[in-house]
Amino acid sequence: MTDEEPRQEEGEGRFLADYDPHAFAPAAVTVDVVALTIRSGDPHVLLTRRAAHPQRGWWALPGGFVRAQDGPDGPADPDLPDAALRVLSEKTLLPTELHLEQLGTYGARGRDPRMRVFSVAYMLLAPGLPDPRTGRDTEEAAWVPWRELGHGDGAHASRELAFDHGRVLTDAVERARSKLEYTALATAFLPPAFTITALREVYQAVWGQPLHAANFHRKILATPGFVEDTGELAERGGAGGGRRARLYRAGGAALLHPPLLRSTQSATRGTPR
Amino acid sequence: MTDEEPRQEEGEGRFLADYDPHAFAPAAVTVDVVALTIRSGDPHVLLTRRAAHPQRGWWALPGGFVRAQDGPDGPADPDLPDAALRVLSEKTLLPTELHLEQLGTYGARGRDPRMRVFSVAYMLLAPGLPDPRTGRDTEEAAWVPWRELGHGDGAHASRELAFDHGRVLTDAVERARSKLEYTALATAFLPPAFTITALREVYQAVWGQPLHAANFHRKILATPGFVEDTGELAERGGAGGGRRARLYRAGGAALLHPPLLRSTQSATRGTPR
DNA sequence: CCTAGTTATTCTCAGAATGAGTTTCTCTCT
DNA sequence: AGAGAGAAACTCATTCTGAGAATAACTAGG
Repeated sequence: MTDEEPRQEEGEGRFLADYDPHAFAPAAVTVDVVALTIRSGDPHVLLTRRAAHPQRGWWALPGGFVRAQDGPDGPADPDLPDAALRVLSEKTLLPTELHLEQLGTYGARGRDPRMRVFSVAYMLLAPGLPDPRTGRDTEEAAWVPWRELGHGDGAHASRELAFDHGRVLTDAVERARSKLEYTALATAFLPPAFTITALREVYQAVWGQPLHAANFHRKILATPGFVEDTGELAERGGAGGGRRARLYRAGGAALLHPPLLRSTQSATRGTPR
Repeated sequence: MTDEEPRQEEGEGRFLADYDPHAFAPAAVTVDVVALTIRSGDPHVLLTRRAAHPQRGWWALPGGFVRAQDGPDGPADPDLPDAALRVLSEKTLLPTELHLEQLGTYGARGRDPRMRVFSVAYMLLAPGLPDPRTGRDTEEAAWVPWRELGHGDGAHASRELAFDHGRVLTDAVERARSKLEYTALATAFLPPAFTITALREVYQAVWGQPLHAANFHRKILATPGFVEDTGELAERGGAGGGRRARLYRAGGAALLHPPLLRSTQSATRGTPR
């Protein structure tokens, strides 16, 4: 139920005047954000240690209550993405370029002992985010590599998350992996200008598998709208020399046709490595 | 914020006892369902005419408030999918086989004039659903073909929906179209046993474009885990005779490797026919 | 029974895309 | 200048596609 273009109809005005919102049973809406970035070749996720009850002391995704109305804590969040960014901005500096996408909403009864809570999960991708603001409200925050959370390839999490955040993270990882195949999402992990090699490293980091450099290069350039040549060259050709790479920017296409599939091997993915 | 396995920690018990859920500003959570089925070769969506304010008299997606707690209206919905099915079961008979999937949550301020409303949208796919229960509470309900709502191919909606339901429907259609490429979702529109031709007709109906029958056949059988041969044959070969088609059932695979892409034409989709 | 019409399934074949290597270009460093 | 490194281009056998033709299995009507 929504209202993009409120229309008055006879009777609707009086109906609204009589309406008591408090007649409803209390329910709260929260946002939780899976913020992903790639640091030195490995995907990392932002986690915070909970300072408040419940589940105090546990590591969790950054999150918080959506401000439904203006109140003592501050003005209402105009929309859900605003709430996600607000919550996240308390933990880390937000970049100018970012990709924010809704993952899903979780609302099983009993998820939170206080009251019925509906939690909207978001995934944020951004290039090279800095270290989190820590120490604030004694809440610790840190970038944690996927592999430490059981998303490297093996399936064992060495660190358990609070609430059902482990599940949310798993969904986010799978979403990111599969969206890399069919969309130009990978560029969200990179600065405005990047090399094909940098783009390949994003794919390798997220998919956790090596890619054939030459074929990747060919495929990227053959996919219309994925990248555009800037005409510039990268500053240096790496540590030990080497040809300077051409710089590209993200093309207009959001969807890749044809897609960039993970090797057919991964379909038969039983024991990778 | 969620709680899959509630853990008591010192201090947490007293904290919960002191907690007043009503201290929060009121917000409501609703579910809206995009129920899709294919009737005589065309995709249809279930719509209802709103009997209550706001937007009384407009056509809208079936939806309603999630029951957060047990109350006079009935017991609480254990989870969001339960709420979606409950809301839908008031409009139509639910089949035993169905696919229910969350689309997303919409929560912009001002969507509903009564209060802050967060609406979780679901998409339901099912084979040959019957005519809706109509007349109940004077609420009208009907299966409406996509094309009448501007999703045939042209971009003009001949019927405007209430709230932002037009947007939700657009998202659902796009989701269904693209999931047909990468997943075995198409079988959700079909009964347990079906022919390759029936499967192709689902693709054609949803994508709105004809497919080469022979190549489709080859591709389906070459995609591991998509369909399994039942060994049976279809009853009759159609009206004017013809070879009896082999019957298949859905295979175990959820994801298709390799995917079944819409023709490369559709990438350059400017004026499809 | 025989034949035309219909639908399902299989074949053929040329063009495009893919996986694995190899080669050529440009840099840096010594 | 020469070696080493990294980017980009080229080669080639294999596989995948799009289009169309051929074959199989039925129905309905003489």
